[in-house]
Amino acid sequence: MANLKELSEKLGLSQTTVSRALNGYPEVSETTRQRVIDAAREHNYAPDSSARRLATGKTRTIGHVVPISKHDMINPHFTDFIAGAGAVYNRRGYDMLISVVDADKETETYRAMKRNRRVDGVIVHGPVASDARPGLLHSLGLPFVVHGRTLQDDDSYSWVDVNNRRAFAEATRYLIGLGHRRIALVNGWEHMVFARRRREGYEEALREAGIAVDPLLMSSNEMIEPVGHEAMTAFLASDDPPTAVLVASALSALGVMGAVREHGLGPGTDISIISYDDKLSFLDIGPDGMGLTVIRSGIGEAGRHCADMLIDMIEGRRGIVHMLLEASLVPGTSTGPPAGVAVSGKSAAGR
Amino acid sequence: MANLKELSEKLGLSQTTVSRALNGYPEVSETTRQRVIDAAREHNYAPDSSARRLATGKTRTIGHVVPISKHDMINPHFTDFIAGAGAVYNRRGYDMLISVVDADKETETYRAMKRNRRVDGVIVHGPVASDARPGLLHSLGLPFVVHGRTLQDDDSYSWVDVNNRRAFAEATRYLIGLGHRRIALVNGWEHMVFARRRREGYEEALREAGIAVDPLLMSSNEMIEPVGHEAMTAFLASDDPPTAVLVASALSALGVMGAVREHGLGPGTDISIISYDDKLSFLDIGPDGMGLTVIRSGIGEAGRHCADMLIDMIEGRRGIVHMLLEASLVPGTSTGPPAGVAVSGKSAAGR
DNA sequence: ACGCGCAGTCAAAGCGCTTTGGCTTGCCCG
DNA sequence: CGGGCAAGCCAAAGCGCTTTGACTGCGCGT
Repeated sequence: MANLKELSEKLGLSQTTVSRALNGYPEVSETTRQRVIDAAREHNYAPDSSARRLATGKTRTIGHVVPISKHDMINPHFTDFIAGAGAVYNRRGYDMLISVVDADKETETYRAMKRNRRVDGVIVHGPVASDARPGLLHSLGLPFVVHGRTLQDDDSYSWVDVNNRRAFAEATRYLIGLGHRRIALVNGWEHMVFARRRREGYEEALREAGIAVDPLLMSSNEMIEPVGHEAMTAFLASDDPPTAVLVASALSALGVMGAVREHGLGPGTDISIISYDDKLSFLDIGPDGMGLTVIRSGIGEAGRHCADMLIDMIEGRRGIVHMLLEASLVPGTSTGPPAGVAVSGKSAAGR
Repeated sequence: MANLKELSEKLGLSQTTVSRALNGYPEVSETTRQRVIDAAREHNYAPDSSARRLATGKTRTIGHVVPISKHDMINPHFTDFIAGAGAVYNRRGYDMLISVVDADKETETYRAMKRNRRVDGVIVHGPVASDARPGLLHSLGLPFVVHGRTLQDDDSYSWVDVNNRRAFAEATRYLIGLGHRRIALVNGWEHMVFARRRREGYEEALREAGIAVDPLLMSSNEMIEPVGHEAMTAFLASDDPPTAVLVASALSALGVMGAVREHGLGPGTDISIISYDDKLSFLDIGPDGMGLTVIRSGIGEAGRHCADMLIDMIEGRRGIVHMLLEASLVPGTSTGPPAGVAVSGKSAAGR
């Protein structure tokens, strides 16, 4: 609980030497270094972070700007991401600064972070179709990594993303392989890039199979439970209801399941459901949980990659990097051939 | 994008005067102040946060230590809390530092935060029965506010808590008033203080009504979906199954609902369900959602109070304060008289 | 006319660290 | 024996801010 000066006086050394000893510089003899380290521990000394920052110009802090939507809501995937990124920050000696702001104050927040020199870099969450943030951050000279991608210019910055297009194409093919032709999509907001790519994948697979894309079988909305419920209820009430549905999030899937059950239908028998599942740690839908067939991708893993990439970039070890994670289809009991279709030996798609 | 020195030279003033003008000190004439403020804006000047911290000794940063459980999970209530607290930090000019650590490294993290002088104070989450953190923080001299309470000595520090005991007592009384006598409890882990208090409230109400507390009707576990499902399945399989169940979290309630439906039972008719609902913003169970009868309390609100109290404390405007929030019972369609009981005009409890 | 107080300003001393540029040793080798 | 060199250490100069203590005028009361 002292400062460098006192510690160095106590040791009969200069501040220079003590500082160097503690920071692992080679100009100090190993005997001295050990003596210093011991003394530091004994006196419970640790450098004042502000002083160190001022002297080095590095904050060793990563900023996360979290926009808050209407209803004070933060995207629940965020916790998982944070858990992953946080672990990396810890390991590599960085701090995590989180700024919760109204969506319209986001750019001003980045500007302020730069002006006050509060962070060494930032992680950008939830890119939208034409996102101004990469441009802004570039012009500010603030290193950043995007979780997800924008639609254009995604090679001008580093990102970590899931191959949403392929994931949804494969899920759709899987359903088609089971014999489904009326396949609905309960998507997230399509100004979010990932949602748009998911729809593209879905449509791609339909077209391949020569199935017309029916706008009446697609909904795009917030990915929360009540919204999933509402969308599915509407689909089921239509003239020509779907026999299968692809859902963009575990939360929406809860609502969808509810609606299906309320209609007296059985998931996997009367109607097939596949949900994208960001592996929300607290829900744990999946083989062990509600038996849903899911497309999985670890969001905590994405957080870890983002954090590592950003730090590497800040420390000058790495330039622009792209990382495309593949999601995997995990069959559960919520999928099967459409009702009324005989299960011939060879009709079902690969397990 | 300059520093104080350059700005003051450009203005033909001393650094002292410029600094004072910007920080609202009265020793500067209003004309000068305005001139300084304009120039600062024009040159996009803002003080370097590290330098300011070093000079003042205040970090204007609040720390949150978030323990990560097995399976890398962060309690999902945390997002809502953060949203509330974050709004306050913003408004009052504070930063939020989040440290995600293994549960067993928590105390070391607090020590480090103090040693490095990284934060002005911390928020303590999820107190357990005999929690070492208040004592530790006191001895470190680090201001803090606890979200929740420990069992003893809860008057030696500031806290914000929900009256869990009363909330569960009232919910239990409500069910008893409807005619139920076999009431189960799907609780959280009872080393968490709030869970313990909930059970106390539940037992209290049962005793009042002369109903024996049956250990077979109580489960204590993690508050996640699959666990709720499991607990409820077990209850329903027992010899003398409950006619009503009290659930400690919205997430568990999802699992409970699932189990109930799988048994072909109807919530509100065959079995009554009341869930504690921390108003998880992304689930929105409740009158508009799944129709559950819930006990509600805003967790974002608790976050706001914690943040305000802690900052007041740091700035020396306030000492130890306790705040007990009351939860409210919001009737939905998941509760009703037990099956087989005639609904006489006057039997049901207050709406 | 004199001194006093006050408004307004400034120079300089920190805050606690890192880092540059020397300054001693002691040792090796021709 | 002496020059060269590396190893080991140090003094001092920042980093960009806040804050103390002192210094000017100037108006005012007596």
